[in-house]
Amino acid sequence: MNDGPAKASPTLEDVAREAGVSRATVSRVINGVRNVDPGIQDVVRRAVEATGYVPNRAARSLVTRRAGAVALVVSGAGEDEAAGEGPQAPFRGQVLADPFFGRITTGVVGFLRARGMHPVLMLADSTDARKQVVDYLRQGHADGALLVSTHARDPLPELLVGAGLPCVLFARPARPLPISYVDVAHRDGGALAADHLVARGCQRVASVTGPLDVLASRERLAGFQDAMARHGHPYVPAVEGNFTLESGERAMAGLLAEQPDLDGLFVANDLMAQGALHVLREQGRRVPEQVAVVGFDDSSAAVSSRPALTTVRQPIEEMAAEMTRLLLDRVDQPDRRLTSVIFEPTLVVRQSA
Amino acid sequence: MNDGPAKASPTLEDVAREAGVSRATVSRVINGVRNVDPGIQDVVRRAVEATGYVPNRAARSLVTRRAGAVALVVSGAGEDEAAGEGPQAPFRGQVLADPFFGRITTGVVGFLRARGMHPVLMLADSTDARKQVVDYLRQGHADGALLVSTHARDPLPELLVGAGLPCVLFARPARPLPISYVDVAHRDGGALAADHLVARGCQRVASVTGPLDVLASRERLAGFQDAMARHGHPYVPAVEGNFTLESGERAMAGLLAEQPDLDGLFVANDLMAQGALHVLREQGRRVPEQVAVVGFDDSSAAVSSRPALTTVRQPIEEMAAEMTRLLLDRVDQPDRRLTSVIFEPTLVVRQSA
DNA sequence: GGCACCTGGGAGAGCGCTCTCTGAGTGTGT
DNA sequence: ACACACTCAGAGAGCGCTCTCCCAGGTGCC
Repeated sequence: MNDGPAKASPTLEDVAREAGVSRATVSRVINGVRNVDPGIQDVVRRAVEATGYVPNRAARSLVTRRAGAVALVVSGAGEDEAAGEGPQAPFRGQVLADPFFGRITTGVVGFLRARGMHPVLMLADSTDARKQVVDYLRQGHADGALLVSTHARDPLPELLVGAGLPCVLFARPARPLPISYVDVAHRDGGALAADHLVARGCQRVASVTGPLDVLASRERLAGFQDAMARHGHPYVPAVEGNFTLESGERAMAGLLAEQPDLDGLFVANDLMAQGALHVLREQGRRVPEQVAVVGFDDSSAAVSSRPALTTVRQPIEEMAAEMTRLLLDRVDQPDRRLTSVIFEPTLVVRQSA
Repeated sequence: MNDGPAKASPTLEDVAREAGVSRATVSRVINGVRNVDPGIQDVVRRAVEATGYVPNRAARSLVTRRAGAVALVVSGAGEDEAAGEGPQAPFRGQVLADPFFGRITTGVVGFLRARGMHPVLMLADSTDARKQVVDYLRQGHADGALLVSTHARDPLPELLVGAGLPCVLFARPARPLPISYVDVAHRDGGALAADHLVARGCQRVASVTGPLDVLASRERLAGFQDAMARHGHPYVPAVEGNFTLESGERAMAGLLAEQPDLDGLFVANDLMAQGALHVLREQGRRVPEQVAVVGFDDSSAAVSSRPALTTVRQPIEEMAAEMTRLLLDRVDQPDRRLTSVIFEPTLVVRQSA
């Protein structure tokens, strides 16, 4: 009745008055700490309901020194780091439009929402932006960072570690760093492709690689070559691409000129594989009958290509979820030993091989 | 020297002591309010530098009642709203991986970062999740919501309006609602496609539409048909798709069976257009020589298709930036009249038409 | 029966910031 | 010369919450 105007949202105090208990007790019920008499719990819960109370995050954060949020930082190529585009960022400024990134987001959001948390999205593509990220975290708007770097020598991980901010990487850092990360066994992925091509009976295989200054590219190739060697093919021709469609087309053309009797191909990502498919079709090669093609990523390009791509799939959503778990663990227990998790890729068989 | 251990991050108090002024003065300098003696400003700024001070967001939010953050809510298809997938969400649970969404994010982040803000990413794909979104905002973690709905009868806009939370939509709501939005002139986009096909000399054109329960699909078609009528083609055959690659293939096959002498085609999105291209190639039609194809969206599919797609481009990044501007305006001045902004699409000419 | 111990609730001190109010100092008008 | 406005810094009261103390009452043990 006369419980005030209550135009502004109700506070703990209001609920306490309504329930006839102290502020502390309401707080205890809401946060489920210590024993509170079940009867009183009920009364409090009813009062919460009646007042339409929602806890004020700022007030809570102020005293707990926890934001209850994490940052999802995409450390992409930007102004001052032009050359050497990363694996998943073929176009400048398009980082976020990359479905690869979308899958990460899906995994992160999926994990966090179960805990009532949500990621703050940040872009760190310049020295300024990186400083902004560090400051933002220091201001306490987020308790830690999930970091997705699109190029190898990203300085952000070091900055974060230096500032003592909890942080987990997607993909192993180029330089060893005291930092957790999740990654996929790229070598095993390459091996998967090799095994599949050999099992299909391919005899003269080749590979289109990603940029070889990227660790993942080297690993995929190494895994592929090692497995081919085990199958009795010690030498596998390889041409370097840069993960773009055009580079895939170029690489394929080069490979065909050099080795016209090619019958199997492993391409380090789907977009380049799609380019390879275009060139093969132009030159009248039937896929998979004459040339079998295996991609990497299982991106939307794999599904929309004709023939649809057989490809190596990374469990990105699970990796992203695990990355998030690692971060929250770290936030809760800053002193625990750093752990990283490596995931196994799988082969998705479609039409191209 | 003996300025304390300063292990924990420094507070305003620390800076004030260092500068030999009061807390209030430091606050004034940092927030740039009222006149402060330039000399003192300098001293304070130096003290900030010296202490490595960063303002605590929670404390600030507590008193200003502003989070300094906005939510970017993707209200996608989920458990309880299975049927009738939205325009940009061909696959369940993949909403975030859609490049369309990525472009929105890019625009939003681009606009916000200039103001030192960053979006909190939320997914609202179930009744529970929607409640979570509303609660989250009510808790004050974000000052308002940018809402991207992937289907027409999304109840979230009404929930937010009902709760009195500032909110701007991407795309006009299906039902009229007291809410701001940005959108593209879909009709004009359809007209752009028609004009281009006619200018190329196409005589027998057809269209593959999006799901006709989606407003945007109807508008694109209407714009296309109206323009064709103006060019003396009062009747244009149209087949309905659902924005997926497969539906584009199906629609194209149907259209060709019905009208084998087709020489021009407008497809309501690029993914379906890519499907149409596949079918045309299979049936030996040369694009653009025998059949000219115009898509919609200017997505990555448009670039990676062969031939690359001529397509209608929505200025999504700018739209997203404007949406953000509208929201921040609204947060600052809740009583101002609602405004919405409609953008003009443009035609991107590539090989397919 | 006295003491220690445990359980469950209240009081109150802050967390770090903003912002209003107050008051000292400096001009300006008559 | 005095009153008055004006400028700019300081004091201090919270914002809404958590969490540590403290205390009352009940229980178990010797």
